Amino acid sequence: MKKELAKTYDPKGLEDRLYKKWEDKKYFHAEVDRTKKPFTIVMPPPNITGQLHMGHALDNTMQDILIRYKRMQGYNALWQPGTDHASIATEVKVTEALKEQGIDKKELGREGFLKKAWEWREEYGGRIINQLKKLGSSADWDRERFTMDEGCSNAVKEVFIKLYEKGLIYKGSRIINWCPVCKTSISDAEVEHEEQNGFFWHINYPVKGEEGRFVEIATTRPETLLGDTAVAVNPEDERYQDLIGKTLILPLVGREIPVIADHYVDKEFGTGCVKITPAHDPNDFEVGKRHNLPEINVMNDDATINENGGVYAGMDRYEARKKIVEDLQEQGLLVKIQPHTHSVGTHDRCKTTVEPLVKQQWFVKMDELIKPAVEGVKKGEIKLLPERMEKIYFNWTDNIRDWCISRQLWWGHRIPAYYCPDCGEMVVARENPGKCPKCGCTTMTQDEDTLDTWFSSALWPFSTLGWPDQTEDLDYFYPNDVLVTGYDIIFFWVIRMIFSGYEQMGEAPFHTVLFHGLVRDSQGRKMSKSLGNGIDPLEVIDKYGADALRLTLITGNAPGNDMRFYWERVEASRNFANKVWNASRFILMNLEGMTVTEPKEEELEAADRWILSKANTLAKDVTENMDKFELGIAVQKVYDFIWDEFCDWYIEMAKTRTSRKEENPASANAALWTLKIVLIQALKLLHPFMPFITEEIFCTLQAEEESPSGDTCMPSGKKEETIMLSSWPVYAESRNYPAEEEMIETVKEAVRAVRNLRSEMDVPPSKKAHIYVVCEEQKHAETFESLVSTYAGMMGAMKVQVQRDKTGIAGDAVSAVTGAAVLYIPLEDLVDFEKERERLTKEKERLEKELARSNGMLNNEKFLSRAPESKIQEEKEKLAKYEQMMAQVCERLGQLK
RNA sequence: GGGAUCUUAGCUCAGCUGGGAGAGCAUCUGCCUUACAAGCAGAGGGUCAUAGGUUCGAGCCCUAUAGGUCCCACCA
Repeated sequence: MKKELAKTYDPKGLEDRLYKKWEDKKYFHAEVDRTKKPFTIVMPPPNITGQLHMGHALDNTMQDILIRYKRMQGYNALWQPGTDHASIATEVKVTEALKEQGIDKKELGREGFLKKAWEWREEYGGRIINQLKKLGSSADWDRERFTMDEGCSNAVKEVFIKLYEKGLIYKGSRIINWCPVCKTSISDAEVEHEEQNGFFWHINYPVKGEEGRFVEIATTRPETLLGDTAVAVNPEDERYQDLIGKTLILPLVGREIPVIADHYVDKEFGTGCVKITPAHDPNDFEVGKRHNLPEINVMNDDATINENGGVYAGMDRYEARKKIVEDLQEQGLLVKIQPHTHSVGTHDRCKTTVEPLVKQQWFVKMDELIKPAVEGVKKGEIKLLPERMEKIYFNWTDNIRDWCISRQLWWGHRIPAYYCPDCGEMVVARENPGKCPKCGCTTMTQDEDTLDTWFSSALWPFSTLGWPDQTEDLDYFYPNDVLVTGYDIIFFWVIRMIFSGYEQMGEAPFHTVLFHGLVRDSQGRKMSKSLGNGIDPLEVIDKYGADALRLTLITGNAPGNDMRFYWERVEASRNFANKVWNASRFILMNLEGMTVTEPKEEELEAADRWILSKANTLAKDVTENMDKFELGIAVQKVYDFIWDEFCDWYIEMAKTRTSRKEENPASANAALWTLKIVLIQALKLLHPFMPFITEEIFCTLQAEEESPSGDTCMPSGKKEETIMLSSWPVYAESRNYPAEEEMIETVKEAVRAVRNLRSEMDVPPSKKAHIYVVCEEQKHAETFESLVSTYAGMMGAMKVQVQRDKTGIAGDAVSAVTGAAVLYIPLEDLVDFEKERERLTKEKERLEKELARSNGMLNNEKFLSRAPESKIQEEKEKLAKYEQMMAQVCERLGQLK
C-alpha cells in the first residue's frame, strides 16, 4: 500500500480529513488516569455571539501548541473548551435581531426574551466552535461547557451564597457607573477613559443674605448643578475661611446649600470652590458621605432629567446642559467659559458616556478576597509571563475597589435573592423559599437583576470540572497548569479567576499565565469591524492552510508584544510548509520499494552522524524553549534546522548515495535510514505548531512501510497511527557526534568558499572543475580526503584532489581560503586576473579587520587578566586561524603580481 | 499625574542571563542542478534613537533626553 504525495502542498481537503480522523479516534479526549500526570488548560470561553478573529486564532494556536506538546510528552493533556453566555453582548445582539423582526424586547417580556435568547444560542453558539476546529484545535470537545449550563449555574449560585454568607457580597446604595443606552450598571473595569475636549463653565453661586456676594465654582458638567447639595472649599484655603458654614442659593433651583470644608478640594485647581453633587460624581459621593449631605438624583435611567430637575425635567442631559448654561447667562451668573480637556468615562461596549449614579446594587467586597491573589503572585505560586505583567497586576490589586456585580439585564445568571412583597424581607438562597421566614407571606419574588458575565467566567477553571461537586475530574485536573490569554483581559478575567480560585478551592487556579499581545493590521492598527481592516482567519486558512496561519501567528514576535499581520508573512509560512512537503516527497520517492534497516554504528557516515547530532541537539534546545514558553523561538529553530541544515545540506549530501543504491547498498541504506529518522524527528518537533502537514507526512511514511511483521524503523519500534500521540523527541547522549559535526562544518565552509569563488569569478555552474584542496594540517586533509564524495557534487567538481602542498597546481589557478584549507581551481583562460586580485584584496581587508579586532583584545592586559579563561582561549584560536588565512591570501596576491 | 513598552538592514520584526549584528520580505547577480521557481546558489545593505555612565568588553545594564504606542488614575 503506497501513498503518493502531490507535487505542491495543498492543505485543502486534507485538513478536514485529518481533523475528522482525530475527532473520530477521540485523540483529544482526556479521562482521569492516575498512572499519568495531568496537564490542563482551560480555553478562554469565546462569546456565543463571537466569530473567529485573529485574536482567537492566536490565543487558541498557543494553547493548542502547548497541549499537543505535553500530550506528546506523555502527559494526560486536557484542553477544556466551552463558550461564554456574554450577558450584555448577547442581550444587545438578540435585542437587535428581534427588532429587525419587528419584535420589541419589552413587549416580549422576560420569559419570552430568554426563550428567544436560548434559541439564538442554539443556533449560533456552536459557530465559533466549528471555526476553532478549522484551526486544528485539539480541545476535548466532549467536555464542552457553557457558562449558563446547569453545572456552571450551580457553581455561580454556590459562590454567590457562600460569599454572601461570609459577608463578602452585599447589597447597597452606592455610586456606580451607569450606561444610559444599555440601561444597566457596569463595573469599573468596563469603563474606558477617554480624553475629550470640553469646557470649564465658571458659575457664580450667590451667598445667602449677602447681596452681591458670590462664590465662583468651575464645572465641566453644568447640568449636575440641579443635584448640588453643597459647595466645598479646602479648609486650609485662606481665601475662603469666612465662607465656611455659610449658605448659598443654588442658581436656577433656589435650593439653599451649605459651604463645607473638605481636604478633597485642591486649592490650586479651578477656583478652589467645588460644587458637590453626591448623586452624580464618585468623589462628591464620598464628600457627601463625610458631611451627611443629601443625595439628589436628577436623572432617569436614560440620562434624561427627572422630576427633581424642575423645569428641566424630561430633557436629555446634554440638552439640559445647554439650556442651563443659557439660563445662567441670562441671569448673569455665568462668569466665563474656558476650553478644557478632561477624561470622560465611556462604556467599553457601546462607547456611550457613562453616568455616575447612586443606585441599589450588589457588590463583592474586595479588600479581603484580593489578599491571597496578591500573595500568590508575590510568592511565585502564579507566574505571569512576560514578567512585566506582574506590575500591571499589582497596580490594579493595590487600588482595587469593590466589584459591582449586578446588571439590569435579563440574559445571565439571575441573582439568587428573594424578597417578600409584604415585609420587605430578603432571603439569599438556591431556590425560592416559597414562604417569607419573617411574615409567612407566600409570594416571594426573585431579584430582577442578573450577574456580571465575568462572575461566572471567574469560576471557569473549576466550574468546568464539576465544582461544587467533588468530582474525580476536579481532584485530578485541578489546578490547571497554564492559562493563555490576551493582556487586555487581565482585570476582567485573570485577576478574578485567581482570587476566586484561592477563595473557593484554596489554591491557585493555575501556576502560569501566558499573556499574548494583539494582532494588528499591516499598518499597526487594531483590527476592527468599523475600520474594515480585519483579516478573517478563515479566509487565511482557506487560501494558505491552517498550518501556515498558525506558523505566522507564532513567529516573528516577542512574547506578550503586539504583532502585525500581513499576507507576505503568511506566504512565507506557506512556503515553509511546501518545503517540508517536498523534502518529504523526495525521501518517500527514495524509500519506494526499499526495505530500510537500522544501520550498524560503523555504517553511519560522517554526514549521517552530523545531522543526527544536529537533530539531537535540536530536540534538547526546542524542549528547553517550550518549557520556557518561548514558542516562537522554538519553532524558529525547527524551521532553520529543516530548511538550512536538513534540506540545504544533508539531503544534498545524501543524494549521491541514494542515487547509487546498487553500487553501495550499505551506504544507501544508512543514508535512507538517516533521512527517515531525522525527518520523523523534525516532524515531531514541528507537529505542535503545524499539526496537519506533519500528520499527513507522518502517516504516509508509515503506510509506505510494507513490512508484514509490522516492524518499522520508527523510533518506537512499532507503527503508529498518528503523530499526535507519538513520543516527543528526547536528547540522547549516544546520538551526540561532536567530531563529525566539526568535520562537516569544515566541509561546508569549503563548499561555500568554492561557490562564492565561482560566483564572483563568473564561473557558470555548468562548468565542472578540477578542484585542489590543500591542507597544511593532516587532520583536515583526512577530513577532506574521506568526504570527497560528500561534497564534490556541491562544489561542482568533476574531480577533487586533496594534498598537503601546492605541487602540481598551476600558478594561475584561482583560490579560496578557509580556516582549514585553500581551494584551487585551475581555469586557465577563464580567469580574469584583475578580478581575482580584487577579490583577494577584499578578502585581505576583511581579514585585516578581524585581526585588528582580535589583536586588540589579546593585547589588552585587562582583558587577559579579567575575562574568563575560556573566552581568552577562544579568541586565541580565532587569531591563529585568521593569521593563517591571511598568510595564504597574501601569498596568493604575491603570485598574481 | 503614575506606570509599562518601543526606537536594530528599504519594510516588518527577532536578538535568552553583556563576549565577533540576525531572519522573513524587498533589492542585485547567476541558475529550470530530475524534492521544491512557493525553488537553488551567491551578493549588497545597519555610528543597534541621542548624550553620558558602569565594565577588560554594551544592541543588551544604569541615568538623562527626544519621539511613538499602550495601560492605569476621582482633580471638579
